[in-house]
Amino acid sequence: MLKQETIFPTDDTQSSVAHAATSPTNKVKSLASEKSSTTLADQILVQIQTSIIKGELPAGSKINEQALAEKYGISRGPTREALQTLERQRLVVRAPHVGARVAQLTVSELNDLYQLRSVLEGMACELAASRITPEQLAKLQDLLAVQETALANGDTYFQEEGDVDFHYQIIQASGNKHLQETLIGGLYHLLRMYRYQCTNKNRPVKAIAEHRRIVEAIAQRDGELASLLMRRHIEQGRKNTELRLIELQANAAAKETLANIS
Amino acid sequence: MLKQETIFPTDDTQSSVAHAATSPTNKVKSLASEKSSTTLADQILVQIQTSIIKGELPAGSKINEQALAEKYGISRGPTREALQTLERQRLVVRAPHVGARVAQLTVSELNDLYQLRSVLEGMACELAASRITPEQLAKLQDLLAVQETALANGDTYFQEEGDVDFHYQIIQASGNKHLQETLIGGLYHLLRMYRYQCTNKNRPVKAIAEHRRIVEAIAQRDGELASLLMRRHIEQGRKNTELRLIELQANAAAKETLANIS
DNA sequence: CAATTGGTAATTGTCGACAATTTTGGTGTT
DNA sequence: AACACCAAAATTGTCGACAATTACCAATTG
Repeated sequence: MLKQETIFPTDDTQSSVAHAATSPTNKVKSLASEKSSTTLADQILVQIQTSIIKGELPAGSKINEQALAEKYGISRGPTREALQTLERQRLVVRAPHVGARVAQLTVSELNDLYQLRSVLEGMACELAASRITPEQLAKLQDLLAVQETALANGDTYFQEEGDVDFHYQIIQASGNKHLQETLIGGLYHLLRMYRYQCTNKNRPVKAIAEHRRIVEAIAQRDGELASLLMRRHIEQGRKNTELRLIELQANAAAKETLANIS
Repeated sequence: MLKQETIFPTDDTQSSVAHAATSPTNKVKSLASEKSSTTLADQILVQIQTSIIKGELPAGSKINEQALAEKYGISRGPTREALQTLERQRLVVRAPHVGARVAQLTVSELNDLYQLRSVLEGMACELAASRITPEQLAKLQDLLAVQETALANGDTYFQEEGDVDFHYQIIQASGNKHLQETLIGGLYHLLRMYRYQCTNKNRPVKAIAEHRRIVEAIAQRDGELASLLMRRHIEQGRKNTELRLIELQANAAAKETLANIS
């Protein structure tokens, strides 16, 4: 049976990411938009997404259409469509007559991805600094405040989603539709996958301080500074993720050779 | 000058220079594979692509799945998949339970698109300047030479495809997989649509001179300069296309009101 | 023993039919 | 004439079955 399991309590990002922005103006979507039954493909898309991001479907593993369809109690049609959407989101790689695999996490791809992201979010900051509306800015500052108090209380639960939201809102504030689509529809899911599986728990402390400086720069309409700070911020994240990924893969390799010996 | 022998495909770094002779059906291929399309969806994808780019399917018009399927003598399954791929390429916009429309060309979207493209291709230039291989550089210079002689002979026929190839090769030389996928798999088709329908015939003369300077900068490993020149080059193209688009839409609006009167 | 070959099983691609939803067109009311 | 409402038609979403292609594995051969 198909159940609507909400992993995160208030997940605006998930739903808004799934079908991008039909809103005429670039206004951030309100929470709790319960357009529950749109299409089967969209529904299971979100579930497969989280399965991949969390590693329940391991990176590099093969995906069987029939098995997936049966798991969610639907037919292969919607499943195939979801897989194609996942391909657009870089979470899945498909080959004709061969099938789909979960994207493989490699160091070189990680660097490519972050390099691209850095440039794009730098651009987003520059645009946001000149175009952000008072409402958007207020919302951004609100989010920052919430995160800071949460951090002060030692509550790290919302950190991951919170960070996504932060970047998400700035991207929205950029007002460039194609930039938004490229980042949110294309790159962001893979990014979340890397970060989920290579997360570093004590990074948020510094990250939020960096967030604050970025917001301040945007509030002062200093796009150049905001862009610089953002690129630096992302570079920090890259380094962090890269280290964790390397050690992750070292572990996997060790386990591999161990298995070969026995 | 370093001359390179063959224009024909020797490795998988694309090669659609020479055979753009007669009005071709398959032009831009998917990124990594160059083998014949083994799936129906892939085959009609290319055909629908060119139909859209050429305006045979008018911008903004509704697309009927059944009609499309019948037109190509296949069923709706592969048709739907092709449409989804076209959505990824920004040539089509789909809404659940409503259907697909050909992307609408608007001035603001054009500017968004070119702004994004400018940043991305600037990045490609910077990377290419430091990573391009001697073979790739030779190939690029060859292409430039071919275009220059063609231009000298007053042969403007290859210009459009030639320009695409030029940018394509630089993007390839960047070596960043995600950048390549974003530009070629995501943005470039829509770009071609704009340019096809808003083309300006005497632009190529200057464009090729700009190409030359960009190649020289890359050859000298001056990424910063190459990036600057590329961004300027693209800005020129944007202005040009914007003007043509505005006048195109003015015509359309005039025709509209005329129809309303009668 | 490695590599190849052949056949079989598993998986993906395609189709036609049916169900769910939206769009259309007409009817009546204000 | 404008608006709301309802039934019919058209269109999209979903399903199960079949065809085409690839993956697997055993037997064979050098």
